[in-house]
Amino acid sequence: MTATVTEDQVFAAFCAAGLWPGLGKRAAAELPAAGITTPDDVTADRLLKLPRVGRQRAERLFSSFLSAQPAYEVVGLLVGAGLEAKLAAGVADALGHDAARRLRDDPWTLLALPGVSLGDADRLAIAILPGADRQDSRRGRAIVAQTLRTATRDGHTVLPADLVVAALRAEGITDPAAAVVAAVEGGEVLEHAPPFDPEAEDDEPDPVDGSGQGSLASVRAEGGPGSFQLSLARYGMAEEAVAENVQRLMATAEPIADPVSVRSVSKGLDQAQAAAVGQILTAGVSLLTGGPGTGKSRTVAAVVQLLRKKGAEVALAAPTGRAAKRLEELTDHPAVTVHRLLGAQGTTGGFSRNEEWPLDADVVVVDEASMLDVELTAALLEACPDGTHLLLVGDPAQLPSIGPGHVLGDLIDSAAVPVTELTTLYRQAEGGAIARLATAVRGGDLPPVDSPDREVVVVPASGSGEAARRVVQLVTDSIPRALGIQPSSVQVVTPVHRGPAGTIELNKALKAQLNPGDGTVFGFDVGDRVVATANHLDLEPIGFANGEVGVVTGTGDGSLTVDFSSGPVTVTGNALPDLRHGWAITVHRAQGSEWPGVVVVLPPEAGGMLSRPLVYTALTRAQQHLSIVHASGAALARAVREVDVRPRRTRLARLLAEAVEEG
DNA sequence: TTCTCAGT
Repeated sequence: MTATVTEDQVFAAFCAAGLWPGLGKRAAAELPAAGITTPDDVTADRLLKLPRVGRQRAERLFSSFLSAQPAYEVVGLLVGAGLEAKLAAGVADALGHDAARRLRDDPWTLLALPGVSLGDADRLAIAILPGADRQDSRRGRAIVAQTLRTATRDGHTVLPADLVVAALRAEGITDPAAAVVAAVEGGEVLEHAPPFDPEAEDDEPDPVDGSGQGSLASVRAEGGPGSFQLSLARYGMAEEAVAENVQRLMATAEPIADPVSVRSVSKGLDQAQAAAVGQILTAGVSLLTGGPGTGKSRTVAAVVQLLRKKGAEVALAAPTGRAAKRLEELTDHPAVTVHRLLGAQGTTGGFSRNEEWPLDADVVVVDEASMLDVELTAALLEACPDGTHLLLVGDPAQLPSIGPGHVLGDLIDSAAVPVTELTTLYRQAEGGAIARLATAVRGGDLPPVDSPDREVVVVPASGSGEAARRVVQLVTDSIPRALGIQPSSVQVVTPVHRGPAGTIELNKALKAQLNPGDGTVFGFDVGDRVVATANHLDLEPIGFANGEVGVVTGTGDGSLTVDFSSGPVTVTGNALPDLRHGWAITVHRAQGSEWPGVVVVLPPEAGGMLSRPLVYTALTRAQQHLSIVHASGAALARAVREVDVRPRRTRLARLLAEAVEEG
């Protein structure tokens, strides 16, 4: 390892890493020629010597250099430790102005950044703190937080303390209990007492007296079933906020409409749907669940209609732009993303609507609520003033939220709020093979497919290469020929992007057959199917939402015309990079959309991520025909059979149930 | 291994 690093090296690394705002790569390379190789050389006069730099730009570059000082200091530390200067941008973002000081105080805070390994943090520590020790309590504390952060990626909001202890031991920490206590005292991590178990021999729970001694003892004892749980403070607090605020809304709600007016809008609804309407208008928080085609949206439309008639203020929202757009179309009432509703502030993560400036709706309806993570739900609930009625609509059998938490499932499990489950299928023929298979999978069964009319076809494949060839064959030949469903009405859905049966390769193969061309305009040709990968709801005349699938119908000067199902959109400028080829899309992105024909690919490399919700979500995208290209072997049946192959560890259901008992 | 959302 290099013991000393010169100022020139730090400066060069800083410039090359793109940390100087406004300084391009080209200009960065020209700095030495202008006599600028250290920070002291940076003056407006010298910057003026750069090609294509005038007085005004020179002054601006000078002041932006000064404002980048925090990042510069961090680069010095990183480069000195042999780490990549590029990390500095993230460090400055995460740790703020005094990032360098904070790293000097505790080099292991580096571990909080994405893509940083414990080895990287250790290297920084050795460079900064001569004689740094693996047993340093700051190191242990960072590993505790890191362990919890990693679990977060699988959706967990808490971990049993003994799992964290095991992770600490695996990193060579000799006193894991001390590390846990240090993490808790640092405020980044919370400890939660084990659930009270009336059958336990010892009715006295461990004393938690703020000294940390109770938990320390339990950690030393290494858990067992009654072990303490640990959470990152942000998620632990978010779950508590959800539980408290659900209880608050339940306690403060007053009925909005009388039974007579409920009946007046319930004409086209079945009994369960009408009951749901009544419940929404009575309870502070209520849930409406059910699979695709059971009439959730119809019910919401009826509620909106009734509330509008009564002059009540209704706010409609959904976790994704596309779901919001669809909700708006179905109800004929404005709908926005939950983030928009709450006035999200950007990367800082704050919301302008909160307790101080709450929403002013009488009723808030959130569709696709299975996609709500704990933090967003907490923010939503906190922004609902006393007396607001909140309705969450969703299907707990579909994919869970990307962010941590299991909000919809926990709300259902807790029995803390009324739930109406719609079960009668209206969209598909009830006896149809797709509906039968979907219902079976929802219940954890994978029966052999019996579909002589070929509504469902299973195509076995021995590997992902063969699977990919089968997909192309199905879309371009078999499905149109045997079933009369044109390729334009067929959507390919796969769990992954990468690999021979991922979206990238499948799209290449499908384009070659369906719309060959060089992609001369921004990588696309007229006739290409595209999918949006971000929201651009402000484009003319209507904009598009992430996940929408459309077809390129024309190209202009710096623009593409794309026909989405909601209408043609002229796509220009910064919206162009947010389009990709869309013949094949991921299951995640397909959530919330349906097509006449769907080809689901299950390649072997997706075996680890297969789960009942993923399979269920994939196959319920099909309206008339479903082909399943099956190359994942026994993993499929296992994924469907087990309640959840990868259950999320959360605390919300218990918190809600406790809140109800106490209230 | 999936990748929602937001502003400048």
